[in-house]
Amino acid sequence: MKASDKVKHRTDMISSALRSAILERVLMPGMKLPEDSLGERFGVSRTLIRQSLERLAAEGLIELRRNKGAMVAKPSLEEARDLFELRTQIEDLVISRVIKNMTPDIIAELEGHLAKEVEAEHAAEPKSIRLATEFHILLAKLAGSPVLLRYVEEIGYRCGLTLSLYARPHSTDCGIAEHRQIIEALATGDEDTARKLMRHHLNAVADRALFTTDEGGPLVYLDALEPYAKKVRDGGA
Amino acid sequence: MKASDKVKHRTDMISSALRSAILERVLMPGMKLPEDSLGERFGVSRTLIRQSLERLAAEGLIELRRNKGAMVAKPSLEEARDLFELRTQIEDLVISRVIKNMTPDIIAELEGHLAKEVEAEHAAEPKSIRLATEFHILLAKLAGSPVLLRYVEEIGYRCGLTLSLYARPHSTDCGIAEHRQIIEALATGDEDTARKLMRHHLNAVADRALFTTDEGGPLVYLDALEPYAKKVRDGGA
DNA sequence: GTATAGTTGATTGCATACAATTTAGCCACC
DNA sequence: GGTGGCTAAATTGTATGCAATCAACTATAC
Repeated sequence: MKASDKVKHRTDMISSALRSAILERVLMPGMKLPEDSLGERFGVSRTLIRQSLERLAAEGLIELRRNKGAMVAKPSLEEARDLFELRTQIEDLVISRVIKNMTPDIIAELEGHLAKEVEAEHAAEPKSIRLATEFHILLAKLAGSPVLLRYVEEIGYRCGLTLSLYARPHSTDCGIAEHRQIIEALATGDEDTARKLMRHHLNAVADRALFTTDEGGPLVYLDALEPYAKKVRDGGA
Repeated sequence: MKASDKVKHRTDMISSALRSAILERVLMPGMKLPEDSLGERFGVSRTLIRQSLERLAAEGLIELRRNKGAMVAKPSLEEARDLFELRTQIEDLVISRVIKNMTPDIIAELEGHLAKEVEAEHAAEPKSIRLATEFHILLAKLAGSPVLLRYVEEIGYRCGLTLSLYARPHSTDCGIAEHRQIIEALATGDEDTARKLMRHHLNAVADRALFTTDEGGPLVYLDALEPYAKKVRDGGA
């Protein structure tokens, strides 16, 4: 059967768990990620941990230094700016394509997501951050290009990481209104406005961030990983 | 010392060798890549081959099917179009940034590369293909953003792969004139023209391709890899 | 003659063992 | 007191071995 091709490997699960932990600020930039400890924590051998780390390194979420192990990436301010600039350029294309594919279902789906964002507006921070990122990923999905989705996801995650480095807490809330505006422009088929709004939104997100750098030490504190590891050990996604 | 961080692993060398082989059409789309044979050929164990294959899979140059091994990716026509569309969008940003950084040295470097392209115009095909791709990569380097470079490289390579699937031989030559025009526009600082030319150039490349699909069988013929493997075994880059 | 089940061979998935390298602690020496 | 090397512990780099899975083939039944 062909569905078996879609069975997730344990490596996928571990990568996802680590990625989530990074994006939800459980693993902060600079933290060391020793293969042994992670393997123990996830209940697998170093082989699979290594694969996961290499994958995340390819995505730019962690840094891999020869013979010195992995740590959560600490992108520079300049890199952060470059990421947002590139993201803006790419999401421009997302907007164009979503407008081309437009159907009522698409607006419904976007509004459904927005509702979730509103609901979580005053909830725990990690959740609202995740939802805000997922709005952009949903848009990319609706653009109907797997290639585009792949890069929007990756760059979106990297931007999320930079925010955990440079943004101060609670700088994400105001994004919801901007998301709503974008949906409205898309609904009326006004491509030009939608693009301008998206550019403005991304610039605003970047501007709200990019302040002080905390310079937290590179300590290893993997205990917070436990809930993520448990899911993998139990075979969940 | 810090330079030791830049020492290339054997995995890097193997990945590069395989990547070159794919881009130079030595490994054609659909070819199977068994870990054992590759390991033997490169003189390393399956461990390193596996790492390399996973890396190339992350770059979209090969496909990895669960329990069924790796094969050189065979992107669909639609995926090919999406790749070129995305590439066009991203290289737009490259042009902007190169113009912002403009110095006489930059023009000189570009013209130096163009000279190489002219020289190789009637040389063996793999070389001219490689040089054409490297022109875009050089531009991305001159844009001064490592992030941008990383994605231009990756997507450029993927586009190169699609060309080996869909383009007929000798469809690359005419690109040199277009490269020259782009350089001229950059030299005069005319951003708008440069962008238009780049868009036109990429569309032309995509259009020249995207014809018949040969449907070559998924045979394994790794003998052609020998020259690439030798370099790795001898420790070269 | 076709179809299904069983079996064998090849290939990948994962863990473990060992080698190479880095890091940290310690003592000698300036 | 601080600096330089030396040894030991920790950590990564790589190879190998075994288990699991898949593909091809044969044999047997209908």
